[in-house]
Amino acid sequence: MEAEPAKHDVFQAIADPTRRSLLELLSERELPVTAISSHYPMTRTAVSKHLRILADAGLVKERKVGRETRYRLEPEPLRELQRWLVYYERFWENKLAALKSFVESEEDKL
Amino acid sequence: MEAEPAKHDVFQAIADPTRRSLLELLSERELPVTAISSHYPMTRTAVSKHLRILADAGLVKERKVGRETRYRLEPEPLRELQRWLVYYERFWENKLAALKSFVESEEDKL
DNA sequence: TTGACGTGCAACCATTTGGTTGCGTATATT
DNA sequence: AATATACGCAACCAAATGGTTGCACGTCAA
Repeated sequence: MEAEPAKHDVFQAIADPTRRSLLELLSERELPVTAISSHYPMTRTAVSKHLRILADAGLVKERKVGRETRYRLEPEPLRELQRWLVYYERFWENKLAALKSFVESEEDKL
Repeated sequence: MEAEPAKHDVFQAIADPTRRSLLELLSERELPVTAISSHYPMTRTAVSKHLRILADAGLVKERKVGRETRYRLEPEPLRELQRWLVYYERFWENKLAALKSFVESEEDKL
């Protein structure tokens, strides 16, 4: 139960360059919407929509503090992307890549 | 010189579930368009368009054989995705992840 | 050489996407 | 209490996306 609706998936969320940039920005520090949008050549509303899409995909979390809404990175869903990629690593495989796959399978056990 | 136009980037190319499925299918064997499209509930033309987008992103290569056009996976551009992901691995970092990053940096030297 | 097969292309269509403006409302500040 | 700040929401818009049908054209088979 408690299944995430996940209206937007990770693949679609990171397809847009602005949203990838937002993830990078928010990985450094938690920020409120206006501060975030000051970095972009578009309106606050547009940035806010991108943030909502990222939130739908679980890639950012919002927190209300007084009149501001602060966003921070939530990297966990990117693991799905990583798992997806592992399948294709075999196609440029070599000994180091094999070690990497081993590391990943070990990570899953933690 | 000879810079790839790259009208579609990898992030956008893999955003669509049908295209991710196509990559998986073509990773097993090279296939002509009609054979490919028989796996999908859409027209050959629609599949063909998806293949073109994948080709623009460099993720598949086409080869004309008689009257058919055969497609095969070209995994190399996925490395860009992998490099992008490495940055975020620090956020679920542990010793094994650190080893993995090391492995990746060694891979780049090959 | 006649026809069937495999494909690409152009035209078209509905929906989604990425953006805008304007307004309402809750929270701070003076 | 009045004003300024931070934000969300609804309405709207142009362009991109994902799909369709119909047709033209090169290639293979009878």
